Amino acid sequence: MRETTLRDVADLAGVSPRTVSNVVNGYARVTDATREKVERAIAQLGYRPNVLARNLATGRSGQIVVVVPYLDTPYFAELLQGIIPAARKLGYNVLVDQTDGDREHEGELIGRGSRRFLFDGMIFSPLGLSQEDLAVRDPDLPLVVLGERVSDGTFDHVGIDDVAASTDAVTHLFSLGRRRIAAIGDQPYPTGEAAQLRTQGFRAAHAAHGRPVDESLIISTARFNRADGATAMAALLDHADPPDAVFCYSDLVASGAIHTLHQRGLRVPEDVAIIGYDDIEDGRYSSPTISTIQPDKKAIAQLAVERLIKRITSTEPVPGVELRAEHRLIARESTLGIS
Amino acid sequence: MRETTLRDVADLAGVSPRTVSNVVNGYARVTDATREKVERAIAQLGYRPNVLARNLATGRSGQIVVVVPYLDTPYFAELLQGIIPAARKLGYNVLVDQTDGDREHEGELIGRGSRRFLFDGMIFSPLGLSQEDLAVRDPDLPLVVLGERVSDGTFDHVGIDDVAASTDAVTHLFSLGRRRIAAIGDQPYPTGEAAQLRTQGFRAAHAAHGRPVDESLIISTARFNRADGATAMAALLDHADPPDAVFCYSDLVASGAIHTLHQRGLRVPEDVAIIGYDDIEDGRYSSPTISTIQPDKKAIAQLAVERLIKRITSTEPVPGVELRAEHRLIARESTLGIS
DNA sequence: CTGAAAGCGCTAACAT
DNA sequence: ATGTTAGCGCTTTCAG
Repeated sequence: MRETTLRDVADLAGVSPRTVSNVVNGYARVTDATREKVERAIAQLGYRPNVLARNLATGRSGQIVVVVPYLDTPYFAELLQGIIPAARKLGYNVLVDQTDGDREHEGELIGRGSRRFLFDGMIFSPLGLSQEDLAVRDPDLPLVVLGERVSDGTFDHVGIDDVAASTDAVTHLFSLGRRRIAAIGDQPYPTGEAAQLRTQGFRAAHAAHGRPVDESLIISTARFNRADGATAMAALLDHADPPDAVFCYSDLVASGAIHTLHQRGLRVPEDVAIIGYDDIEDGRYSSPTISTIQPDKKAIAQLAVERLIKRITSTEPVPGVELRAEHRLIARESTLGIS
Repeated sequence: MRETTLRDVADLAGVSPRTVSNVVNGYARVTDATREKVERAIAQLGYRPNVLARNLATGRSGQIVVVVPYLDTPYFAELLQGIIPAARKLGYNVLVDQTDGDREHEGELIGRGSRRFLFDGMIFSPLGLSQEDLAVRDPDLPLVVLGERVSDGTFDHVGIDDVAASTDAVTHLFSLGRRRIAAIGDQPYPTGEAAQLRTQGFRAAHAAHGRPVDESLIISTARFNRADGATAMAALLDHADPPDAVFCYSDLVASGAIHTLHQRGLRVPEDVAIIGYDDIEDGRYSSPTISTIQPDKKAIAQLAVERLIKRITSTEPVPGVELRAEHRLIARESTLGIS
């Protein structure tokens, strides 16, 4: 049994497809009498428009896609809580796609792929793709990039000032009297730009305090997960001269690091102070609660959505801009102790 | 400047659209010579198929949607880590939609909405929709429901045995010598079926141990979040005769409860033992690590995807089945203490 | 205010 | 193996 189409409705109502379309979309004025006739037919037939056909005809879908490396990273999950309502309010539905940070998959998505037509625009958080890879993107796809890449002028970029934020974090540790500060999360390779900016801030804070950086206290990790933090912390504790504080490049890393410290019977912050990054909910409830850098997620979400939709709706080419959201340091028990 | 179409390619290559389509889709055999000609034309024109047009013509999209109430619930995020690869392996792309547990939004999605055509099928985790509401669903939409609803025979349902799992959790607390056991997370209203099954298990365990249930130790919460757990635990501690153990209906609730206990200077599990539900990663790293019920998420994901795709591809109507994944009790520090 | 008809870009039945 | 062509279901220009 075939789906009922707009034409079926038109036939039953005794009007033309044009009129039915008008009624369905609230276009043009339609006589109340006609409208009612049509609506009755729609109800009777259980008609629903085929959104695919509509999209094909109009060339727009009303959907935007948010592409993230991992959906189980709380930072993204929390960011989406801002993005989704912001987009809905502006009449767009949000769908989410996970890439696993896979370079190829990411490339397909921003490239001139055929899925292009499914979405009016994309908010993209790259992981596997280097800055250069971004260049091969589809120039027709309205795009906003999240994170640490710099716009090439054809898309917008929104993030926070990672270097400054990282400097703040490490400065906080210095101000607490810590002197041997480690860093967990560096990624010294092309796609590790986010991590490298944080390392840069780590160094800047040392410089500002006239302290040399002990390179052996900078631990690289493949990702920013709990497991990475746990492993790296273990390595630091096996160091001949272990740190008295650690700057972790995410709250998940911090959570893993704290886990290892507890396993080894060490206290946080008495033995080792820990500060994270992202301000995920987890850190507000864990024991100890985790000091962190709090990016203004709502602002990031709002900016990203606004820019994207401006890009979608504008007929002129929109120049790409760099948008910077605020951040602040939130000091909690993992550095201050229990008050 | 118009997008280049299949017809443009055909013209340039001097073949018919049919042949280009064949080449693009790897259909029928095409002479190597022709194929090459076509491919050259495609490259030269930068052609990409319009997936919308294709979907409209074929009536399928190759996409399935996973609908969850909240993306920032780790349980769903972790479940998706199983669903996405399973679906990709079978040739389907996965998109995720968040409903905020909103009844209306959920209803639209499973109802005969126009978005129906965007997806070949849906894996749906309802929250705002009651068992009855499910009945108004679009009968043509291949559907697999996750969680605690029971299939009406027109869709599949996959979950674990919540009553048994909850009984196990509470029995574990009894076996540790705890006598005053509380429960956090009941939801005594139509959409709280999941919660009610857990409460049922809570009661069953009491019955099995010949212990009466103290109704004042069953705390209802609106959701299963950390904040809910924290608030409920505070209420329990203000009880004239506080519990010595708590069964929390999610690990997030457990995390919140532990937070409150620590704030009040109480020890877990010495003063109060805590067990959660879901086995999210958080609980494996927190202090103390959280005892929990571990649903076999990989199995749930795999079953859901398999059934859905069977439903999508089958021409005959597929009878709805109830699928049950395994669960097991994982005892960690929050009940056993530090060993 | 409504009708007729030409696409949107692709697939696939039918023909050769 | 490839060409022809009629749709898929909707929107929208152009008439009336």
